[in-house]
Amino acid sequence: MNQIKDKRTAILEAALKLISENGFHGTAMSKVAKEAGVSAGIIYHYFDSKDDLIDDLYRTVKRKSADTVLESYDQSRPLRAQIRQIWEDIFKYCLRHPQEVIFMEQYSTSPYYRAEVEADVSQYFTPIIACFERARQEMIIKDLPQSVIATLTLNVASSLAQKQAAGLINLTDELVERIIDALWEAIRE
Amino acid sequence: MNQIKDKRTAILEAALKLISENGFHGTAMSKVAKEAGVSAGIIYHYFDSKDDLIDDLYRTVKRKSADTVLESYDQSRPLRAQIRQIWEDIFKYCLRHPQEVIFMEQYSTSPYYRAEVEADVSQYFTPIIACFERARQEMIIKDLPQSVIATLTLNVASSLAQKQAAGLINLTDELVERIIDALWEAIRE
Amino acid sequence: MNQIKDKRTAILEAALKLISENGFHGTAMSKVAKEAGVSAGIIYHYFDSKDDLIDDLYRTVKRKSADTVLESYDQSRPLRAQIRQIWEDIFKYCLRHPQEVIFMEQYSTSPYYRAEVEADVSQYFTPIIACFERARQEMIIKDLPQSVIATLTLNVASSLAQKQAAGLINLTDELVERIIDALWEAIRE
Amino acid sequence: MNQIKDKRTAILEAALKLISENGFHGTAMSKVAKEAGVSAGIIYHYFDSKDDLIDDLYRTVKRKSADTVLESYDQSRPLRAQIRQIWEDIFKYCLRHPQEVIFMEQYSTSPYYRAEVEADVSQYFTPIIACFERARQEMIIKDLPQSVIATLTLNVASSLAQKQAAGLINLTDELVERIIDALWEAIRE
DNA sequence: TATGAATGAGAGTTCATTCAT
DNA sequence: CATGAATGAACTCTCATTCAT
Repeated sequence: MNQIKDKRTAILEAALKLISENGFHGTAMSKVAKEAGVSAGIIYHYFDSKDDLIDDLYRTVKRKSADTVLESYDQSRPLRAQIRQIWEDIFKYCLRHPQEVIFMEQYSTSPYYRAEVEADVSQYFTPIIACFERARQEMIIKDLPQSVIATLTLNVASSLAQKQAAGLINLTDELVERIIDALWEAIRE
Repeated sequence: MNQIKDKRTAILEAALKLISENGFHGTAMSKVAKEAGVSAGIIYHYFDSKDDLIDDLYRTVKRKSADTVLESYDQSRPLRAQIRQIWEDIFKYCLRHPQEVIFMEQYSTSPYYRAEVEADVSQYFTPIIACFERARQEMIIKDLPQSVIATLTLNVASSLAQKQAAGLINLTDELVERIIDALWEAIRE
Repeated sequence: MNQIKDKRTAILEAALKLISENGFHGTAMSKVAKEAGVSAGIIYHYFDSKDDLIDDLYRTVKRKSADTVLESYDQSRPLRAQIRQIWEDIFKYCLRHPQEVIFMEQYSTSPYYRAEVEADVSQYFTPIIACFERARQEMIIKDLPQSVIATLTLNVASSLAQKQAAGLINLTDELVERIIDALWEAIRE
Repeated sequence: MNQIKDKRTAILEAALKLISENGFHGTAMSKVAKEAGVSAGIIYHYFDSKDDLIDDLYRTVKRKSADTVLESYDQSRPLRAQIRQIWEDIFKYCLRHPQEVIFMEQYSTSPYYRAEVEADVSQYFTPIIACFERARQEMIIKDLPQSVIATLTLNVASSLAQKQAAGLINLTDELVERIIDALWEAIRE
């Protein structure tokens, strides 16, 4: 039972590594199998197709990223502190998981990305969305659509993390703090 | 001579349309040829390879987007007005050119994207970069790296335009103004 | 012991059903296992290979069909009556066992079919062959090779049963009688 | 233009040869290509898929067989002579084209065979069907369904030709004549 | 006996690219 | 310049068969 999970996980991890390096097209199933140390055929025991594997990987990565970010989420603190904490954790996650960031960006700008998948995945982030929603209702932050807030949160962080991975920027802790300050100014009422 | 340009342009336009709809992998050269109304072979008269075509398309789209944005750029106005104008024009361009936005996002998150290409392409945006640089020096805006400014400018606009294209948000002129206000609060000193 | 026979039989029955519906190529061993309610591996305990299973199925079906036809065979009746009886029973069998007919037709027109198999299988029909042989010697029927008689007997019946299964003809008892009359006219001296 | 036809024809002929020898499953597209002296990919320029190739081959073989049989068909002769002539030509065709016979038998007992295909193909034999129909109306032959007549005509001939190809019988001209005599006795009024 | 995860060879098919015309 | 038939390597996926449990 544990071994099953391990093999499935090994396949997902191999796919993540190779896709983040070589893209969807550049990642042949046979290479995923080789990287995962399994036979080519067994992948189809766990996944229906390459597309299914990629969709599953996206959901898995998204869930794990949400779990990681939410780990230190403390609803008892003041809202502003909550928001800062979320941002810090998102930045931390993105900077520590460049492969995941690259993969998620590739996925969400590709034809794989569909409303159906997004609907499922956004549920993982419900507490975060709720936090910003409360802040909006309490008029701590501006009355902007969730999508805008999300863009200023996830997209900005992952875009910057991507640039960091590409060596175009050096995101020190201090710089991240200043970026978070700037984002706060953007959304504060 | 004009016909040459036309045929070359037709190929690029066909590639843009198909890639924005079906991705790189889902866009076969034969389909590009068919969409462009030319033979499959002739593409290789104008481009060395599929990769070369895609690289060329990226540079072309980037240049045209820069040209469009810079069209109404007026260096004689106050810096803050210049920045607002740039943002408005970028949003306008992104919202009016969803295919281009989708393609650029796909490209810049794919293995096609290389530092070398980015270096070339960033030159098209020299006046914009210079504008923000002046604002920084005059301490009108915060002392943040260009990459951060660029993220809050191009990435935010194209991410939002993508969401608009996907029907996830309705970016009215008024909302765009409020987003620009927020962005200004983010970077102002 | 009984269970063994049951499992082996279940496999053969599953194979018969699936092959008659989907052909040899369309019938994966894993599907046979599923249909039979056994594991994929156990099939190889009873049969050496897929080919061996199919060969065995052919022999089994052939033997059972011969047994069924010969059940009511009465050597004490006049030869002409014996022949009519045989034909009636063959038609009856074919019309009642469309899966078997379809499978046998597929098998005997495929590369599986070899002289070696046919030699074994034809033994099941020895009494029938002997009956026609006696009729030939007694000059009740024409002096035609056994193969021709067999064609006018088995092939005609199974071809017509196949057409019945495909809905191309409606073989009522009365029509079968008239066909048997016609066949009798064909071979009578 | 001629070359196109030649290459397409070469593929069909290679498929016919290999399928008649090794069956559908035993005939890989790559082997068809090799046998035809073309590349593997070009087959898909002429045919949508392996199934499409096989369907096309069936229709082609059926049409050519009908054309060959109908070549010497003379509607001005007496009906009985017409029928004998048809039978003789069918036997002649089957005995001279064992590959075609084996292929057609395989096809018509396989899941490839569908009512839709049969409907198309039966049109090639319209004159023959009409001939038997006239004979039936003029009460020269028994009042049996077309399917029965067809079975006694095509199926008997191809079954016997298959046995000849397998070396199970030696169909001399004289024997064929006697079989035709027998068939005539079967259907004559 | 029995399971079913695992293997890996090989299938059908696609498509970037070439080249005779 | 232009065509599109042709190539063949590489891909995704299947499945007969094996074997640790």
